[in-house]
Order: sequence, then C-alpha cells, then structure tokens
Amino acid sequence: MSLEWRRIEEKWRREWEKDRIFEADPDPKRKKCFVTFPYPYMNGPLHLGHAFTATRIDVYARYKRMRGFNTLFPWAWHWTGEPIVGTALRIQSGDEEIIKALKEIDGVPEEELKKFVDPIYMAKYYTSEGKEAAKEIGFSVDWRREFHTTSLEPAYSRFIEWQYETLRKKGYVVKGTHPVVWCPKCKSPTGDHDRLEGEGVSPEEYTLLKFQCGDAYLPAATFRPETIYGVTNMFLNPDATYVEAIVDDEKWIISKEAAFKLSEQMRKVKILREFKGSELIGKYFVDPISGRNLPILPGWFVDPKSATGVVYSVPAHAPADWIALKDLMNKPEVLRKFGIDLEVIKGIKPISLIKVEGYGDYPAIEIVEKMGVRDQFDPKVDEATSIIYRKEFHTGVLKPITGKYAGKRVRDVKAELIEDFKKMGIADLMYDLPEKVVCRCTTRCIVKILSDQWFLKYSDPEWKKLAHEAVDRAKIFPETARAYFHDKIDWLRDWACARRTGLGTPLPWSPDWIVETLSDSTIYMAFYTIVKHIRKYNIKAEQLTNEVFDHIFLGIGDPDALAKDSGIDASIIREMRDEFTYWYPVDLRVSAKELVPNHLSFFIFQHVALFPQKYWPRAIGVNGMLLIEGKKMSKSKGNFLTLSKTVDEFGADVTRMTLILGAEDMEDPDWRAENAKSIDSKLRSLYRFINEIASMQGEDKPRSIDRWLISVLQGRIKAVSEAIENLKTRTAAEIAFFEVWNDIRWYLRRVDKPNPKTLKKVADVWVRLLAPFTPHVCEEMWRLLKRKGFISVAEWPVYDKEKVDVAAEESEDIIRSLINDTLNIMEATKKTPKRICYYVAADWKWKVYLEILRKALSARVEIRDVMRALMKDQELREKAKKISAYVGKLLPEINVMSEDQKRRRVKAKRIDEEALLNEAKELFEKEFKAEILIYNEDDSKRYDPMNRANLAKPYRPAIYIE
RNA sequence: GCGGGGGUGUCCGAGCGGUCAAAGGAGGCAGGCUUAGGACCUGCUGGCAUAGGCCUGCGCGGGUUCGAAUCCCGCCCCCCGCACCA
Repeated sequence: MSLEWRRIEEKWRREWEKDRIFEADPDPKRKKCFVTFPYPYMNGPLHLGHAFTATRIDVYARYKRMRGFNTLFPWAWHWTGEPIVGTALRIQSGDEEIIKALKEIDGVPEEELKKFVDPIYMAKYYTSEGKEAAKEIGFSVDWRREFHTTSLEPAYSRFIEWQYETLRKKGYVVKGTHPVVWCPKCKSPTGDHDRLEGEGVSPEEYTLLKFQCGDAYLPAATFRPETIYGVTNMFLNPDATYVEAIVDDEKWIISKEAAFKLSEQMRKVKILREFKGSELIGKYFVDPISGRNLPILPGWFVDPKSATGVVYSVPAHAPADWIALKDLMNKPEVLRKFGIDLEVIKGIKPISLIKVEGYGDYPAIEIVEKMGVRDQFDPKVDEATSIIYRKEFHTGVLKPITGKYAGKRVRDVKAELIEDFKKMGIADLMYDLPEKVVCRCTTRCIVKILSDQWFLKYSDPEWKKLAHEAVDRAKIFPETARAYFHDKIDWLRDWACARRTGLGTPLPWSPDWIVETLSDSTIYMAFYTIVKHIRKYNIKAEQLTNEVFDHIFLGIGDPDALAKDSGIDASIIREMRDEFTYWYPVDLRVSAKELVPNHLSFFIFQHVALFPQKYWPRAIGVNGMLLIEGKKMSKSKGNFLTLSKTVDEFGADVTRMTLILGAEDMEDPDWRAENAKSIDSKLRSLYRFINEIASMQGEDKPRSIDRWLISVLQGRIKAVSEAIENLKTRTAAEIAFFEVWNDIRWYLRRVDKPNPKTLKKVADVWVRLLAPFTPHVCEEMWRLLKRKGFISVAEWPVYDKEKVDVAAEESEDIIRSLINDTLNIMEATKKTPKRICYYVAADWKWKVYLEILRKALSARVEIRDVMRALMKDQELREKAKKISAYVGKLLPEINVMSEDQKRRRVKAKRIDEEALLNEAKELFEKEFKAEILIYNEDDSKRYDPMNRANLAKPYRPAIYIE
C-alpha cells in the first residue's frame, strides 16, 4: 500500500542526509531556534506516543527553519534506571510473558532476544532500532549530537557529576530521611508496580496525641487533632494484643503491630511486656488539655493494624465513636463483663467543638441517625465518617471551647495547632498507610523511614520562587498548563535523587549511590551543544573537569589556564563555550502532560538553580497522551503500536499527518487506522492535484474570484503561522490541509475555467504550508512545481497585506449566501426553477447602508441620529419616507453584527453587485440549471411580476423564482 | 481526597457574549467517472416550511443580559497526575 510513499520518502531522506540540511552549527548572523524532545527510555522500541510528541516538535522545528531560523533539533537516549536491568533479569530467568511481549510486540528477532540477558545489549539494540525509526518518520534531527546516558557514556556521566557537585555546593542537594512504602520481607521500597494490593496508596502522616495513663502514655492516632477538645473517653480493642514499650525515652501503650512499625520509623523501641487490650478496659486516663479523668472503653472497631491501635473518642464529631458508645449503652452485659458501671457510659456527654453549617451541635449523632447506621460494624460508618470529616475540615469553624483557635476554620488552623501541641509535648507523629498494601511477595507492607537519603531540596521556598518565576517568564503551550506548573512546583517536596540499583551515574561523593533517573535528565539539553566537540576532538571524560564545565556553561575561569589543566586546547574550550551560549536557552521543549509533575518541573528547577536567567527555558509545550482506537495504549491490551511498524504500514507522511490531526493542547489524541487510511488517500489525491496544476498551461486575466483566492490564502498563511507559533499543531494542519483545499474547491466550482497562473501561485504557497507536516511528499511536489532546492529549507510563505482584498472576500460571501438563499427558497417551495431573477439594491440603499455601518463602528446607533445625518444629502432627502422605513429594518440587523464584520464591510465599501452577479451568471446557470436574469431594483425595464425588487438590500439581492 | 483537563450535532472535534444550525474531519445520502467499484471527483447531510423563514439544540438545574454553546451559581459524569517510578 505504501510502496509509493516508501520510494518517495527514502529518496528524500537520503537527499537530506547527503546535504546535511538538518545539521546546525552556530551562525551569529542568524537567529537560532533550539528545540528538544525528552529523550526516550530504551527498554523498548519507540512507539506512537513518542511519535506524537516528537512530530509536534518536528513540525515546529521545520516551520522555524523555513522562517529562516538556524534550527537545532537534537536527539538522545535515556538508559538510566532500573527497568532495563529488570527486563534483562526477567529474560534471564526465562519469564515467558516478557519474552512473548518482546517478540510479538517489539518485534525482536529470536537471536537478538537471547542477547538481551545483557541489559547494555538490550539498550543498544533499542537505541539503534529507535534511531532508524526516528529517521524513517522524517524527524529533522542533527544526529551528530546523539548520545545516551549512564556511566557507559563517560562524558555524559562526567556532566552529571558536575551538575550534582554544583548543586550540592549551592545547597540544593541535601541528606535527609524519607518515609516509603516498605516490604519487611523483601527489605525494599514497594513501588506501585510491585504491589498485589493497594495501588496508589502512599504514606500518611498521623498525629499522635499522648494521653497519660498511669506511668505510661496512650498515643492515640488521628488526622483530626483539633478534636482533642471534645474527647470523652478512649477506645481500645479488648481482643487485640497491645504492648508496653519504651519508645525513645517514654513508656507508650500501643498495639504490637504499631511497636514494630515505629521501630522502622527511626524510633528506639523496647518492648517491656505484651497483654490483651481487655486488661486496660475500665481504667482511666488524663486529658492533657482539661485535666479530666476519662474512661477507657472497649471498641471492637479499633484496628490494631492501623496506626497505634489506640483511639480517643469524640462522639460529637466522630460517627464511629458515637455509634460505639451507643453499642455499649445497648449492651449492659458487655459492660458488666468488663466491670464498667452503666452509669459511666450514661455520664458521657458529647462535647461540641466545631460549628458546621447544616448541622447542629452534634453532627456525628445527626448523621448516624440520618443514615440509619446500625452499629460499629456497619459499613456505613466509614461513609458517615468521611462526610463529616470533609464537611468539618472545609467549612467547620472552631468553637470557644478550643481557646485561641476559636472562630477559625479547621483547615486554616490545623497545621498551627499540631505545631503547638508538639511544643506542649502532647503530640507526636507516625506514618502509616491509610489502606492495606500488599507486596508481590504477599507480605503486608508498612511505612519505613529511610535515612541517609540524598535529596534535591525542592521544598526550598527560595528555589520554588525562582521556579515560579521561570514559569512566569516562559511561554507555556497551552496557556492553561501554566497553572498546572505553578501548582506542581508548590506541591513538590524534597526528591530522593539517588538509588541503589539500576544503570546510571554514581553519585560523585558517594559512589555506592546512583543518580536517580529523573534527576539526571534535567539540563542535558546543554550537553547537546558540546557533545559534537567531544566527539570531533576525541575529548576524554577525565579532561572534562568541573572547572572546564564551569567555564563552558557558566563562563567561569580562563580557557588558557583550563587548557593547561585539562589538556583540551583553549580554542576548543572557547568553541564549546561559544556553541553553548549560541544555542542556549532551550526555545521549546514538549512532552506529554504526565511529565509535568516530575520531569518538566525538574527541568525548570534545575535550570533556575544552575543557570542565569537568560538561559532559562523559553517555551514549554504539554500535550495529551495517545490513545489507540479509543483506548490507552498498552502492551497487555495488545494495542501497542511501535513507530517503525506504523511507518512501515502507512508511510511517514501519513503517520505524521494523522498524529498531528489527532489532537492539540492537553487533549488526548486518538490514533485510528481508519483515519490514517483516509489521510493516505487524501495525500494521494493532493499529489495528483498538484501534478495537474503543475502541468497546466497559459495565463488568464485575474478576475474578482482570482483575487478572492489569493486574498483568502493570505488569511490561511497567517492562521497557519500563528497556530504553529503557539504549538496549535492540529489547528495549523487542519487549515493548511483542509481549509486551503476547500478554498481551492470553491474557486474551481466558481469558475468555468481556472486561471493556471492563480492556481500555480496558490500551489506554491500551499505546498510550503504543508511541508512541516508532510515533508517528504512536499519535497516531491516542490519538484513538480519546478522549484529548486529543498522545500525543507525553502522560505515560509509570507502573509502579504497587499494581497488581501476585503471587497473580493465580501463579494464571494454575497454569491454564496445568494446560492444558499435560492436553494432554501427552492426547498421551501418545492419548485424547480426555469428562470431566476436577482435584483440588486439601489444606489441610495448602499449609501444609507454604508453610512449607518460607519456610524455603528463607534457607537450604538439610533434612528433619529441616522436620519438627521442622512437628510443632509439632497438626493436622499427626496426619498425620506422610503429611507426611514428602510433604516428601521436595517438598524437591528446592524446592531447585531460583530465589530469585525462591520469593519470589513466598511472597508469593502460599495460593492458593484450587478457586475459581480453578472460575472457569476454562468455559475448560477450551472448550479440551478435555469435562466438567470439580473437587474438593479431601480431598473424600470426589469422583469419583476411579483414586485420583489424592492426587497433588495446591500449584500442581499432580492430573488424571484419562476 | 487534592490538583489539572474535559463533557458540543450519528461519531471525532473547533468555537468560549451577537457574524452559531454551530469550522474541519469521519460516517451517511445523492450525482459524476467507470465494465465495476470499498478508488477518485462534486454536492448535500437537525426538524418543519409553496419565498430567503420558523422551531429544537451545545452534560443537568437555576441566574445575569436586549441577546448565552460562550459569563455567574449549584449539581452530575469522564480523563490524567499524586513521588523514589520511567
């Protein structure tokens, strides 16, 4: 099917390569444009998702190149991280599932697959396949700057070392601790992909409120420490195992599970004894706020696996607490078993502390009754809890009983309150998982605090401020993504930037750590500017000292001195510095929206940390995620499309155009084979059509319709250019491909014989407008049009104001709406006309019309004012009566017109409709297969049996059908 | 839950106060070309209407306005991200 495409595409790819038109070197005389694509991770082939993003970048690059920018689009490969190693291990262990996937989906041949037990081999394989695919789809890449990451590319590794040492010097890399979801059996963090249960669950920080009980504390866990003002009792699970333990320096009573968890959270835990919860039931504890003695009661809903297994009770605001109390009241025999007097329970009065709209003093009681919660084991308890919690958190206001917090909203005061409680020594904290998480190995996970971790200190407010500033200064495509960036910058916490396993660059000051994969891919665009020299001059990694990098990227130090130390020629160091300063900053970086919270934000953070403002990113584009036939692309769903297979099937241009027309902004494009087929046939007919135009001979005098076509083409040029500038690639392609074509269609429908010269002019522009999208076939058509050189570097069509002919455009609108109106009448009357008469408006109507339009431009017009002005004209004065009737009808019409429309019509001035319609007479005859008569409404000799002529208005000739 | 993006005609999508029955594409219909066509070209494609009009309509319910797909309020639904992972 795509045989013909392949021939064309291969030919032009070879030509481009031969002439090196995409290799870009600094040229101080030209404006530069530096675009980048986030290097893809090489644990598999490039797929259509990569292609979508990269095609958008390539379109932009090709456009800028045609606009005369010295444009650099480099490419590299990401090898850093664990999955490549992980996959290699799985292959080694004979994992059928992955072997099948690699064979069938990635298309890896058997004999290659065997070698994949070596992760490096695998990365190399996919890299070389990927490069082939990127070339096949026609990305305009300067391949001299290609590289891959990790210590296997020593110069790159050196670059990462420089980056991290510099960041550390600036205080942006710090040592710290970090809570992770942890499998106690595997003794490693349990990421989402390693879980049987609990996807998406992450550590939550609980506040522990410490209640004195004898010589020990009962640390009750809560998300709502403010409710301590309403505490009435404690709940322990009588059947669960608790321990008395020395935690750090205090004696705590907690569940046995909690003791283990705390021991993993950097606490010294020494268990003194174990006992059943029932032992403490009926005993009393002290509320540290009010000093009251309160009872410990049995609560079977208390889960010893959740946090500390100790729960304090706030029946006014916690449905679970209220219902548990109620359960006890209803079961005196249970109380008796624990030796608790029923009067103790009856004596417990809920204490209200939060005022919340829509509820009385005791929201928990209200909701329990409203929802008909049966008892503490009713699943509805959770729902009730969540409703009350949300409501009180967002809208609740604290009551006077809370002292200094009274009158404030819960949400606004929570953090302050926790701080205060910690200072008072009544609060502590622990991490736990809000839901059950189970590791692949079937072990239940806990939260562990890792120590000695290295972090990028993204929490640093000063750093965040710079990052926000960078976002404010950059163009963000689409604009709506700007808020997204700001939000994510605020939200980012410290990022653990080193790992123990996988491929990558060792942390220079602690080489048993490897720089984490997202953290080593933040400023590598700078490396593109010098990798060329490293290759060309065979510079060794060890020659690239920190001082050399400091000079190249930051301008620090003297090249001559550096040359002596590093052994790199001073001239080469200068060359590298020049190349960096020429290309930097990055003019555009684009990725899918999933990378905004991590990669793209890191990209911004690292740039503002390391580089001066003039080297901060200029523009960032964000796009949606590719769907295949309406579904998310995934290997397991069997709808995974690799780039090379798709290009094989449909050809590069078809693939590019289909992708680009799929979506823009943050919408998710949907790849459908049907669409690709349709684009395929359209591109073929485009080619035929251009061929036809190219072979046309002769030249006719330009008519209004020729001026029209050239004029609307100017609008198309402008629209396409603006769209690409704003990365509205779909809009741009849609206009360049379909709208221009439709314009030409109208032209052809409109004329009996097209003017070859007009069509050739249009084709010449049209092909260039399409070149960024479908470059191969456009090169081919460029030749058909007898043009020399590559269209890829031809001059982008210039919007020419001189060629815009508003009158011609408005004239065409008259013709079109006249045809529509005529058809409408034919439809309504079910008449097939033998004769159609058109009557164009009289001179005086035009005078009045334009006068009112002009007035309406500046203000809303009133009949009185208009009439007064019009009556100054002697000629009009004679028709005063007719005019006032006409104006009365006209005014509402004009007041409803858009400013733009009014301006256009004023600019178009008086249109000679009689001449216009006469010129279009053949068209009308052809369309309606009827005799066409055209008159001025004033024409006394007109044929007008129904007396319709007086209905004529400017822009709207009257119609009579026989 | 938090944050971001969305809900438009048969479908995909543009529009974001008047030019809107609503761009463009797909699908459907009709005609042309052709031995034939799922290939290509052209036109039509909400309903009603014997004169260029009217009615319904842009997730649901209210509101602002001379006028709302477009602005405001409330609600429902869908997609994406939420950290040691590329």
